[in-house]
Formats: sequence, C-alpha cells, structure tokens
Amino acid sequence: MPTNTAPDLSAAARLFHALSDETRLAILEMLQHGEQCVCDLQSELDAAQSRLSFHLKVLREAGLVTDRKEGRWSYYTIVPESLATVHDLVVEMRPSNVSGRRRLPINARCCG
Amino acid sequence: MPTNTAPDLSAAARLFHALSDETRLAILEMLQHGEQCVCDLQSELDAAQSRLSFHLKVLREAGLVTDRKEGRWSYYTIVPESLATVHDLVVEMRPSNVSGRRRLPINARCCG
DNA sequence: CTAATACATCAACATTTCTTGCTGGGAGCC
DNA sequence: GGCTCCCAGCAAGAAATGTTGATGTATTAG
Repeated sequence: MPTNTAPDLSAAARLFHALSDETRLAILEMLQHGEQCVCDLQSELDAAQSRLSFHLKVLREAGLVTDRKEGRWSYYTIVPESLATVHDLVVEMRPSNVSGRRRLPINARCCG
Repeated sequence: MPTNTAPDLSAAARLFHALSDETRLAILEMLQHGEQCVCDLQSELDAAQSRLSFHLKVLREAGLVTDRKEGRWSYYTIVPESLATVHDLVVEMRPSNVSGRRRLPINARCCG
C-alpha cells in the first residue's frame, strides 16, 4: 500500500514548475495541434531560438514532451501520460477526496 | 465564443507557479484534512513561521487558499474552485481535446 | 567542398524566488 | 497596566530561473 497522500512532493513540484511559465504553456498549446519542430514554434511564438531550446529542455526533463529527430529537424510532442499524472495530482488535492475529513474542534488549543 | 485555447496564459502560469514548491504542496496536503491554523502547519511541517507566512501568502494571492481570522489565530482553507480551475487547465492541454488535430504534412518546408 | 539551416549548449548577466532573522501589531491572559 | 502568543511583513542575502548573444555540431542544398 503506497502512501496515498505524499507519493513524491518534489516530483509533483517539478511537474508544476515546468507548467509555471508562459512561454512553456504557449509551447504546449501549440503542441496540442500535433508535432511541431522548433523553428515553427520559434516563428509562431516570436521567441529567440536559444530561449525556446531552454524551455523545451525544461519541458523535456519534466517528461511533459518528447522529441524526435528527423533530418535536421527536431519534432516535439506532448506526452499525454505526463498530463494525466498532473491531472491525478490535482484531483488528489481536493479536500472532498479525503475520506475522514476532519473539522478541528473549535476550542482546541492550537499550539503547545 | 471565447478563445478556447488561450484564456490567459499568465493567469495559468501563476496558478501553476503557486503549486510548484514542495512546501506549498505540503501545506495543501495538510489542508485537505480541513482548516488549519498557521501554528499547526508550523509544527507539523517543521518550518519557520516567516517561511510559512511567505508561502501562505503565495497560495493566497494565487487564490488557492483563503484565511479566516478567529481570535489570535488564522485558519487557512483550500478554495476548491481554484483547484477546479487548475483541473480544467490541465484537461484543456490534452492533445485529444483539440478537435481538428493536425499532423504536419511530412515534407512541408519547415521555415521560410 | 562550401554555404546555409536547425538545433543544442555555454557563459554572462538580469530577474525572480526562497530563506532567515528581526520588528511590530492585534488578541487574550494575569 | 504588563505579558505572552499568533501571525504578517520587512530587509538582506542566497539560490534558482530566465534571457541574450555567441559557439559548435549535424544535416542538407548547391
């Protein structure tokens, strides 16, 4: 039986961090329409090449996208499983998800 | 008809950023069990008070939690609607969600 | 072979984020 | 009144993150 509440906070934090940047979200948005090479992203998002390369690396290392080389192009794709993981993390956060939801006794001494 | 793909990238980035820290995720995890005052979080998470105050502010400004003053205590609660917003953002990211999903024509010239 | 394209990576710098220790204010107890 | 507890906020430093320009490496075109 795994710890249902804290699978791995740092892994979760890494995933959310990868999603916490406008450029990266814009990249993911473009990737919804299917595979894209870096130069397409570059012209569409009007971002410097090294900047995109940096953000793609962040997304790649977070497992949110994969790349495929073909000739001189790199095509990037969303990894749906990773989004599913994020989805599950969010669902597990909901208070209603906890079975034994507890109200604090109103007069409980707080500390000490 | 609203833009279904880009409601507000910066708002989304802000939400994800608030979730991108281990301490804050640990706080949210504790708040699943119901309202908590800062001192409980403090003792449970073994974090300095000013540190918690900082992270609670981030969560508050992101709209993920609210606080309620009672006597000398501040009780924090998860705002379920904000988690629902995050949930929707993640769902909208899935490639399968795009109706007219497009494969790039394989020989399309990439740039220029 | 030479030139150009697509991309990764590096160094340097700017910006942001997080931590720590301290100060101060409001609330309750004596 | 004074004292303690709970908490927010600030200032300063440390650490992480993002940007820019330059360099290097495949790959393809001519």
